[in-house]
Amino acid sequence: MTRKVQARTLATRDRLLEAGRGIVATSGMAGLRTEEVVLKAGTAKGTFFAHFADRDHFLAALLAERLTESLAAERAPSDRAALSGLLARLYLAFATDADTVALLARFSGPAGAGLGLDLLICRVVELLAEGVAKQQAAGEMANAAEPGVLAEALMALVFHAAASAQCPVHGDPDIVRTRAEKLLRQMTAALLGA
Amino acid sequence: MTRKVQARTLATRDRLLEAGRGIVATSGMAGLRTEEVVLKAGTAKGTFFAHFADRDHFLAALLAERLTESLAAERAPSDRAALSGLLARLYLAFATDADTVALLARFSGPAGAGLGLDLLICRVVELLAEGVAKQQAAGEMANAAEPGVLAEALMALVFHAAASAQCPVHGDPDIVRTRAEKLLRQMTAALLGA
DNA sequence: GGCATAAATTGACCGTAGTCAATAATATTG
DNA sequence: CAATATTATTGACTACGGTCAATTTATGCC
Repeated sequence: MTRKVQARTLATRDRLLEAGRGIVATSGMAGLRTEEVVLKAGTAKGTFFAHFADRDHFLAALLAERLTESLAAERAPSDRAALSGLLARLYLAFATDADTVALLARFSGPAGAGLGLDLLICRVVELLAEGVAKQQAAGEMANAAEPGVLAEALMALVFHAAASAQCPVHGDPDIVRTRAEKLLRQMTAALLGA
Repeated sequence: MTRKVQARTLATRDRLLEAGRGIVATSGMAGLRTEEVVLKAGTAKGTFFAHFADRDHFLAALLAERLTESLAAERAPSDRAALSGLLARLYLAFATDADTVALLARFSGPAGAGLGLDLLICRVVELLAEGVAKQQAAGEMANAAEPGVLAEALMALVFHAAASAQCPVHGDPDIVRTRAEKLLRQMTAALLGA
């Protein structure tokens, strides 16, 4: 017999996430300790792992919250400029740091089911596909491929650009970023036609 | 004063890598314990971390060895079929498991300097660029973008396909793989022209 | 309400990655 | 060949993620 989810369960989960939010805000994702989370949330360590498979799943859930909120206002782009703008904002949201990139790489697909990242990425790909379809219909973009395929390819290029902007050691980070952004623009132009 | 590298240093490093190779062969990357590595190599734990920043850097070095060997025979593809073949082989090499994908995501860029993965990827991108340039010159491919940009975009699509083939939990893995391969073919076709 | 069952929570405990002050081995210099 | 400076190695130690049998709390049913 499966029973209904207890209200206390959701409350506990929320307390954990709330504690996590605060810690990430001050110490960053890398600085988050599960001990600190459960201390702040007022639960035992075991409770944490009863709610989240491991530390990374917890971080992924937090990241999903943040990204979902920051991209909530996005709509399907109806012209080329809007599409470029959306891609640029996605890149900025994904390239915040190496942890974000790693979590996206691991949990943005089916592996992240139940954490929210997968749903977010699905939604974004749909937006992109819708935008591409509109512009193909208006004759403003080549019909070389199906909108869904182009959208997924665009997503892949954004991921790649975000990943290649993470250079933890050497050199001026601004230069690395600028290169990654330029690369993204050129790659998407190659994919969508000049 | 920087002195020359001691022969003993290289020997120790080799012993560690050799031990790692054996362990990965039997237990896989996820099953590798640093304790076991240093036991097999006959060194202390501290030595391991004097040679490799952390466990993941060590695994990345091992992966770089494997991939470099398995892709050593690749040459710049001179026609479309050869290019498709190369992409398919890259996909197969990268999509072996989730650990491989994660390591590539993290260390294939500048972050992996000194481990070999970055050099490998550079070489592969150069091969792709060379192939694209040849075919553009022969009029067999659109001149929409520079070869280097197209090559990097192809690399990104291969990474994405490899990542999306990693579905650790649900469903028939063959179906997931087949979808990823189909996606890769469609995306590259969209990028390079039908 | 009272009993049985399922779900949530607890916290002592464990395994392993990673640290570091001390020591040994090698290189350089005069 | 000392004497000295660098680099490599050591292994006991720490920090932290993750486990699990025991316990508490809620739910469903009569």
